[in-house]
Amino acid sequence: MGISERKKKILAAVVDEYIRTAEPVGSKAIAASAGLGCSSATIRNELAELVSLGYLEQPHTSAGRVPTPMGYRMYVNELMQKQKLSLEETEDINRRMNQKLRELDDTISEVSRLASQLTDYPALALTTRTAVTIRRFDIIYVDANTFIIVALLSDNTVKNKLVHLPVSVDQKLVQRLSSLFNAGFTNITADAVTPLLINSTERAADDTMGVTSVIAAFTIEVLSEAEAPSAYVSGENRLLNQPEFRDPDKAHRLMGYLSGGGYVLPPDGELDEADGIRVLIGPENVAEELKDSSVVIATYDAGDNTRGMIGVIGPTRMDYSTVAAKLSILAAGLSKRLGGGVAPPAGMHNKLIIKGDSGNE
Amino acid sequence: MGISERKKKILAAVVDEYIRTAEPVGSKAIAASAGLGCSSATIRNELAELVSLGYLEQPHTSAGRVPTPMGYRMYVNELMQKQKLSLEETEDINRRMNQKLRELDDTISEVSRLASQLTDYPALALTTRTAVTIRRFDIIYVDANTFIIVALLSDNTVKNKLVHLPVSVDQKLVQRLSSLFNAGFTNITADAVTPLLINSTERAADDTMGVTSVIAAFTIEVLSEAEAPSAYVSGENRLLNQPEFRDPDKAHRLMGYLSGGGYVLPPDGELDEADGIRVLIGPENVAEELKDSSVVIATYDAGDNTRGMIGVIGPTRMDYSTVAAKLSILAAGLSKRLGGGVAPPAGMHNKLIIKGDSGNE
DNA sequence: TATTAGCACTCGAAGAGCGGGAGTGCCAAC
DNA sequence: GTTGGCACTCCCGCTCTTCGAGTGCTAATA
Repeated sequence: MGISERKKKILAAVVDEYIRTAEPVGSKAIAASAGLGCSSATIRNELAELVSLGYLEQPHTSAGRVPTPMGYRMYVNELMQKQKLSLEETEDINRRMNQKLRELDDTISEVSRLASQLTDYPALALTTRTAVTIRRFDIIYVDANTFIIVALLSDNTVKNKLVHLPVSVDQKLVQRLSSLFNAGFTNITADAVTPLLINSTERAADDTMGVTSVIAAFTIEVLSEAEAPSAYVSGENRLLNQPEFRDPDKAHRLMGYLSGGGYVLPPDGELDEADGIRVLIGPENVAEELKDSSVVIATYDAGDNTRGMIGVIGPTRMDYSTVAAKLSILAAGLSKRLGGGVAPPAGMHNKLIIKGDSGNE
Repeated sequence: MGISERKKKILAAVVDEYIRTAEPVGSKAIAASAGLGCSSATIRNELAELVSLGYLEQPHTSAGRVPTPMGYRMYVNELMQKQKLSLEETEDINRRMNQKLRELDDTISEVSRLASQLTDYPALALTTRTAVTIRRFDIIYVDANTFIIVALLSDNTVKNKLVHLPVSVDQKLVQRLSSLFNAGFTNITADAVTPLLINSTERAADDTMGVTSVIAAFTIEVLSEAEAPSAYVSGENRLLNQPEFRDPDKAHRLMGYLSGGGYVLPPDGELDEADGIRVLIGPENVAEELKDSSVVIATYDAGDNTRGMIGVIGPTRMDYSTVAAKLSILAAGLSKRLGGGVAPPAGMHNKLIIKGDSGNE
């Protein structure tokens, strides 16, 4: 367990240096950099012990040392000095986030893009929502063949659909259906929309042209879509910045995995840090494709059954502290914006003004 | 101009072979493959002439020949045998496209993804819309602090926005505003929404709480967003499949360009083919980053001021005929679905049922 | 005159061989 | 426990060589 203070310092120095240079680090380099007053020979002894303890490894005899996943783990858990971003940096991130959020409606995908830009690694963002329901239906009669369905969901997103029918529809029918749907289809989840319910509604509305089923289909679509987790990946190409991905095959495999979608998420275990950051190092990842990469994940709370993650993927030799610090700010920003009471949705297609939201707290 | 029939055959054989293998092709290989009954020596003579004519080049003395951009151009214009996809393939593409379009609302980005899947090259899709207007406003009063704006645009997309105010709003005011906006803000473009217009509307509605400006802001946002061209890139990582992008730097540069967005579009010149396919070979591209890649573009017509492109990017040695054939089907499918009268939008967030649309013509 | 076979030549790719040097492990001295 | 010293190891990068595919040319052939 307890390894000597000096070993820790040396380990930290190795990891820091390796993160910086991506090359095995030798005893002399450490003697020079870390401020512990001892000579390379001493450090060599310590390094040898760190190797036998499993924190470091040598690519081959007479090369420098490289951290093992266990070494990174130790580094992340205990040694890493928490990066305290400067005020300017923090402000810059917040400003850029605000700007993104103002300009665009697709919050989550934009924030994932921002994360990728800030860290220079590929980033991904996920949301999971549960138990979304429709709070209210409105049906706008446009002309005899056309109407618009508008649904306000429980998470304060609005969905709509323009329906164009080959037959004429009576405005009265539309009104009847509107009432019926507001009575029968609100506050229920997708699986509660049964054929039975649809049929009885159709009869009650005296609908002979199948308008009911169109609206019901929309309802199901909206509900199941809203509950489906959504994922965005951005900046896959930044992978190629990293020397460990100079091998095109390796890069290709990982990029394929990333753009493929089906992420194997880690079990929702305990967090590494109080601030909600998780670090998954190399083999700690569940997905085979990530076994020699690392993932840093920040979770945010978008209120109301919605929880999301925003994460960054890189080589095991990644700059954990900076990345963690930046993600932390992003996640906090998202929580603040999305979690506070009226929650605009992740990846939804509409906007929400919360007047007076700007700035305070 | 006119080069002998045999030269053409040989040139075609070189291009075909090079497309297949990505390696300089030698005289012997051609003698074996192409069915012209002459020996490698003869072919060598012809090859030498093709080189001096500028259709081929040699990476170095005593290597096989590789097509020049001019060679590809000749190939695309005259020699390439139009790939006639089998019925199954065509049906497969159509089926997959239908499936995508049924499942998802974001037509264009999905089709771009599909194009990338089908061709195994990165794909991009763009739309340009002009002169979109709002045809009709509806404002749904939800509660004293909340209402939903719904706008039906001239291209039959529907946009909405949930507005949440810190102050109570009178339902009457909302109704007045609804009428005023329908009278004053429909059928105009973004730049016609002047402060003057907004102010006079505000006065006419007797609005003291700034609701008018919220709706006006939404109007401007919707209109300018609808007119802005949108672009989607998918499958950047497929670039790495191509041997010419085994050099990570090269791959990185192009991928950076692709995910960067700002595409330098080719002048809207004449098309190579009657079926609306354009091929831009290597240096024919305007963008510096594309100078040694090729782009195949199909245009589709989404009716009503909307025109789009769907394209594929690959090495100059790309499989022009297959790609062109596949894009052609996709573009035709898009035109059919989007162009026919009531046009569901590109990249918009709502859906359109056109009953009875299935299949015919 | 066009085609073909033959042959010497060219040039890159792949492999072998060879320092150089960074880094180690160990030992003896402090 | 620390340090300097030193022999040793092994990768990296270099050159050198070989190998072979493919050429260009020439002379013979239809």
